[in-house]
Amino acid sequence: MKKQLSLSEDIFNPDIIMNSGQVFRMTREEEYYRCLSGDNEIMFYRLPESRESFEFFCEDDQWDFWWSYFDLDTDYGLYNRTIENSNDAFLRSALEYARGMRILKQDLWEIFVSYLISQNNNIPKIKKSIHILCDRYSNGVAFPKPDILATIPVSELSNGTALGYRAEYISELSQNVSNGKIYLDDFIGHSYTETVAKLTALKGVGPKVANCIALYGLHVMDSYPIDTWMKKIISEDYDSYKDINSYMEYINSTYPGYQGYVQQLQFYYKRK
DNA sequence: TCCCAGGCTTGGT
DNA sequence: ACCAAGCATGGG
Repeated sequence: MKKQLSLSEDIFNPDIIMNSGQVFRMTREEEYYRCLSGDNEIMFYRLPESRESFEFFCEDDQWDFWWSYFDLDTDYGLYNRTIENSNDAFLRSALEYARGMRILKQDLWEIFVSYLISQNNNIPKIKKSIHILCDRYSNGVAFPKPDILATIPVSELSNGTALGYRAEYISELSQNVSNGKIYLDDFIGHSYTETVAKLTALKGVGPKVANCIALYGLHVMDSYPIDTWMKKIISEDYDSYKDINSYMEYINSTYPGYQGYVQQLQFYYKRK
């Protein structure tokens, strides 16, 4: 099917989103963007005569997924107005640099595995590992299912995938999901605190990865992943806060319900 | 060679 | 509750 949408640059900039580190299977070739997530695939491009009109192409029964994926029910313009009027100079600069950012709601299983891979790793290598997994254990388009990954010996899973010690975590989670000990749906619909608590109970999932799964897979928007870059930001650009707790009090009280969006803007801006 | 990368687990205080 | 070491891998 084909869908045309009008999305202003204030609220949708695919080049920004694609390179923001939240998504590992979004690519661009010439004017065409392509997203893969779970079993789903979509292509889109910006109409040449307009900066705001996009045409999307996907299977009929996948449109609902993609609508949700791009979080099109949420008005990011409202967040942007608040940030523009704030007295946070770093964040205002980040918004100017990252205008059109969104928080994607991606396939939950793919997000679990992708962010298990992400720990103590870098983005090009994460993409590479994911690409190999999709090629080797699926058709290269769909993300490999837990049932499949559960059958792969860890030695094979870690061989040639650059997964390293993370293969153990992926294997264990795949087995638990496959044999029904863990239901992914059980992670849906909880508060931020409960969600992170449930996630960090899993082997290989610490606070950072839990916040990423919560934000990008479950769309818990008050998540705020803190990695090495965010620590750098807090120490260098928010040095008036005496510690990380007082900084988080500021974030949580000033940007309630969209902390994850604020974090994404900061992260992208710092890495420029 | 050492350091870093969207960190976590484990075992010591 | 806090801290350091160890953990695979690849790039700079």
